[in-house]
Amino acid sequence: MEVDQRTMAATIRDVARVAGVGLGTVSRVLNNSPLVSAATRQRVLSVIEELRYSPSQIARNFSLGRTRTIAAIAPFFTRPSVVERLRGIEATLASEGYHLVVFNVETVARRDECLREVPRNDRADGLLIISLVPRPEEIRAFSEASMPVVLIDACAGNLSGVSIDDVAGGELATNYLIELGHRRIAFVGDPLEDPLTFNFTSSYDRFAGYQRTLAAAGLPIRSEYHRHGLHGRYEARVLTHELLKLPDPPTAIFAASDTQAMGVLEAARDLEIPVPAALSVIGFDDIDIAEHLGLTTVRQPLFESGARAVELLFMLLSEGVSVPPAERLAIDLVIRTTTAPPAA
Amino acid sequence: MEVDQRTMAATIRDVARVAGVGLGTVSRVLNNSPLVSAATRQRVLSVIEELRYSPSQIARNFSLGRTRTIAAIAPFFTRPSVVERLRGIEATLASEGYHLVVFNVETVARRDECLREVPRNDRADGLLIISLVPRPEEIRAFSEASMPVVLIDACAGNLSGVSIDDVAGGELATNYLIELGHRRIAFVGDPLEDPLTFNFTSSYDRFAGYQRTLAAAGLPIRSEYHRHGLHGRYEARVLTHELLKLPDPPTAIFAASDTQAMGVLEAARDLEIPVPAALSVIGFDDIDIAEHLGLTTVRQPLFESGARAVELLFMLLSEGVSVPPAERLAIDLVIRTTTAPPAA
DNA sequence: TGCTACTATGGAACCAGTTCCACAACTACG
DNA sequence: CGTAGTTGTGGAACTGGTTCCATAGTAGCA
Repeated sequence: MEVDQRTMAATIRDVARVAGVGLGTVSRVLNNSPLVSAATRQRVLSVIEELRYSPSQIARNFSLGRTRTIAAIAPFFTRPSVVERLRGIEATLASEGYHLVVFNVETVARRDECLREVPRNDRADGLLIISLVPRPEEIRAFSEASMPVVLIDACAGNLSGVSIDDVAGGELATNYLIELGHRRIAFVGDPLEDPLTFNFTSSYDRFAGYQRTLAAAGLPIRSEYHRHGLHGRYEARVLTHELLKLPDPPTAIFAASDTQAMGVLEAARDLEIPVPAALSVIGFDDIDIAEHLGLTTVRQPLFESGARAVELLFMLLSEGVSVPPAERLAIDLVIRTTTAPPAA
Repeated sequence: MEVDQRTMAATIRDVARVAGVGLGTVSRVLNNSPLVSAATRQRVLSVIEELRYSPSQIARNFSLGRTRTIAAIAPFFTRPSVVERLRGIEATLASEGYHLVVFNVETVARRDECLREVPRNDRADGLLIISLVPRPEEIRAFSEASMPVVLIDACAGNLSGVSIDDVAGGELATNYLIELGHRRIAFVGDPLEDPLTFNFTSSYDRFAGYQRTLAAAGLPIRSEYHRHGLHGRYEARVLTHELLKLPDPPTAIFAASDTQAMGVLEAARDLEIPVPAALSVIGFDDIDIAEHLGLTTVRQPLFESGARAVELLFMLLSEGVSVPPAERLAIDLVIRTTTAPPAA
């Protein structure tokens, strides 16, 4: 039986036969085992070259029960903040020779499908979940499938995770506006309800920090200043129109994300309200274009969150290492040109 | 030998034994073969339920020699245009139950590594390459590894691909500026040299369209109006500073991408040159924020390019279908507020 | 009744690696 | 010189699916 080089790829058995050695020896050469003599190794390597042999990764995965692949579930992976996190993930995985499989989630049905199916498939060694809070039964399924999971921008149960203190972020932003002298401060963020759907929590927490800070400063909590809508420039723009047309409009607006802050800026432009002279705007995330826009914002380390999550996941994968707890990354205020003291 | 349900996942053999049927029958049930009686199917399904059996995808991949996974190689996948293409890819793959493995390329070394290694791994059934032009020897390696490949935003050899006519895009933009009455039109784009590194070509082609249009209109080609630098806001900003400080500065600038157009806008802002009153700016791509910025630009279908490329790849995968040729998608001009007739 | 055709089923062989046990050859040492 | 230890090697068994061939059972029909 000959090897038909044109139609069939060579296997490890072909290499063994041609080189006149055993299967195990070829495997040892491939895996850099020291238990091969220099002469044998050389012979095997030259046959590998000759046959243009390349080991089947898929057979290897099967045999080892590992895939050297990590799955990432991300909602709306076009959002700049998510992209930057993914970039951190990819960079860190690539440096370890791991592959990244991405699942983009844009509907609740797909959220549920991904969280159900991905851990069950044994096509990834570990799972990263961005900005989604798994439900208790989903967390149970992770451990039943013994799938290591690290959350990014979320906390749930005692899962490992990388996040920031969103409440503190809300406080930081609101405090800065108060320090500038603002008293009428509004908030534009994601919907408060439906913790049962996407389960975003960061906007909710930033809102909590905002309210807490107002209360601590003795400022009134005015519900007409609180606007919640789907995450997006357009929605934030509409909500801001409502705010700016109030009888007693706010002098400053805290948007729960830079994307929403852009909508706020658009509304101000629509109504010819100068920023920051007549309206201060502060965002959250410090995405790339925030700088172009001169947007004052709360910076959070996006790339680093992805990179660190991968490190935590690797710790989970290398058994023996104690389970890393949820971590919090630092945030800070980036002051640019959309904030100023209120007009006298 | 019993099944230890706590430590070992059930296999198809466990299911067969407990249900008192043969291996093949379980496999047929799993694959919805009609060759199973209703009673048997029911019994097998209830045992699957009972044992919480879930087929090993990795063993399945191995057995079938297919992975239902597509690899995508993308340079700088944080660029909004690339993200949008990836979104089109992911959406189309997900609708067919395929997975997406992403390789982000930010250096020439990694470009070469990815184009060499990814097709050789049999961990993906097909390969999508975004905005990179494979070299002849790389194309040869694809066919030797019999890895189906579809290019996006690139052309090479007789590989299938989805792209636009960048020369025509450059003409479209430049013509519009000329129609507005501009005579001094500058260009800011990517470096012209190093076709041997990343092999980006779109900026080059848009530049060619720009030059051709100027010539056709009888306008002088002034090399001091041509600036090339690394793709990025900051670099474009620096180049634009140079342009605007020329003794005879341009009244309009064509940027090879929206990202670079943002740098142009920043430079105008730095120098307090009003846009579009004293300077018209036109970009390329129509990325999401172009609308926020009011940027006039040449729109290309980014999401659709990814979606269509996946369709072509599926055609390549289903043998028997004739090889789809390279396709061109339509482009059009989106007029917003950064362009106007030149000041009298 | 016997023959054919079709359905339902069981299970060996196969995919291409890794692992591990057995064993040969050689060295070290009392 | 025998024994123990070390090094290098071969190959069976194993991973968990799919595929396909053999065969039993049964219905259809002359």
